[in-house]
Amino acid sequence: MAKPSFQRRKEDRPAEITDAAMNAFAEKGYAATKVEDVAKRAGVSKGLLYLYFKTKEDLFKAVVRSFVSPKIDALTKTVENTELSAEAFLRGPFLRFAKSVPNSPARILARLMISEGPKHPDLVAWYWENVVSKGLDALRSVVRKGVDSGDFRQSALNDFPHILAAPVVFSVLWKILFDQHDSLDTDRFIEEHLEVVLNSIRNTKS
Amino acid sequence: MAKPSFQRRKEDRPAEITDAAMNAFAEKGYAATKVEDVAKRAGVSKGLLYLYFKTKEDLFKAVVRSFVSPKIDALTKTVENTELSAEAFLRGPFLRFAKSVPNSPARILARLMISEGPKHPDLVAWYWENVVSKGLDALRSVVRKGVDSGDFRQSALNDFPHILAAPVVFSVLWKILFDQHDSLDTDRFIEEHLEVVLNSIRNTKS
DNA sequence: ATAGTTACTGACTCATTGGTCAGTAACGGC
DNA sequence: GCCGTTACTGACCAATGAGTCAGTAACTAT
Repeated sequence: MAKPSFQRRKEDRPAEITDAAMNAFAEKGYAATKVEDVAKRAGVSKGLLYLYFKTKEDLFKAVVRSFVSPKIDALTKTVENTELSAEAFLRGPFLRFAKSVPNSPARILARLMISEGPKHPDLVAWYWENVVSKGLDALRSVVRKGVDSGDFRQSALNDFPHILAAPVVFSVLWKILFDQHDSLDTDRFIEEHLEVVLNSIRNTKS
Repeated sequence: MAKPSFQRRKEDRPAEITDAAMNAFAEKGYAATKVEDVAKRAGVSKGLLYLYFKTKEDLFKAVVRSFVSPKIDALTKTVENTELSAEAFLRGPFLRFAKSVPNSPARILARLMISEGPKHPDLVAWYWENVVSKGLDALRSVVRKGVDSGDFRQSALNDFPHILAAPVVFSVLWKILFDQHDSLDTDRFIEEHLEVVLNSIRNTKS
């Protein structure tokens, strides 16, 4: 008669737990977060958590993967299917995405990767393969498209598409550390940086 | 007759300990570093360490301050005393400094600040006041000088001198996380980025 | 020498927390 | 309803590591 004190929900647990962990890590960082806190947030006992994740480290990796995976597909699809010119693509979808990063939970992830990454080389390797190198390839192909069409001239962007990502990374770090001291308008910052870059590589002849 | 098993060296201890701590933190990060390890590296007992630093957190703050403080003076002096034009300054002293950061222990410091910063607001505040805001001011004044002399046109750099720092920050993070997967020529990267920026803001008229 | 001062030691305490496991109760099938 | 299965609980264990302190030995002054 008494209402059940818990339900069995095998399917949903992992996601609930990784969500809870994401929030906990966001507030305290990895090391300072207690597994029991994560369990409490997820409305679950510590024991159950350990049924789904072998160790705390395992949980950490699951958090990163579960958060990032969905984004990857979306990203790569947009790049492949676009009909836009290189410049239009950079000003449109790319810029939108870039501006969203510093205000999204992605910045928590960045902090986690930086602080914990060096301790988990396999996680970094996975992240590299599935996120960073793909993103870089996408940027590279956009730049090449611009060059091929004659809109862009040959430039440093060919070797260093990273340049386009630099202000995003910078914004993320700024938000993490210095935002309360000197709030940076990251949207404008990223826009202006793109403007500077385009201004520099745009082909002026013909 | 037996040689002393230790010497009393009140003066040198703090520096020896912060140095040892810097190395230890570099290898393992803050949380994973044991105070006893730091003591061992410094050739000192744990007890002595606690005579000089009240807590582990205290030690951490001392490490950051002792490392950063010397650099600040050097930096600000160079900016104030320079006779160079804005562009020459950026291509010379600034570029040299920017390129040195990703390969220096400063990148360890960056990692520490990012992972531990949010837990130590007073340290971040100090860092902001003594390092970041000063550096930013310096950049701003260089840009203004260029505009005043007619070399640069009015541009985003006026509002966002941060743009000049973005590739440095990016390089530091890259070195920390992805260098083994895809080594980035940070020297060239930072150079090319500066080139792009200059190319975009240089005044072409007259 | 010797006594006094204090820089220094390292064994100890104790709070914290990752991980375990014996037991409990929700659910499905009959 | 009852029984078997298994998702789930939470008290417990063991390790770890920050911080303490009573004692020791290096230096100093006389």
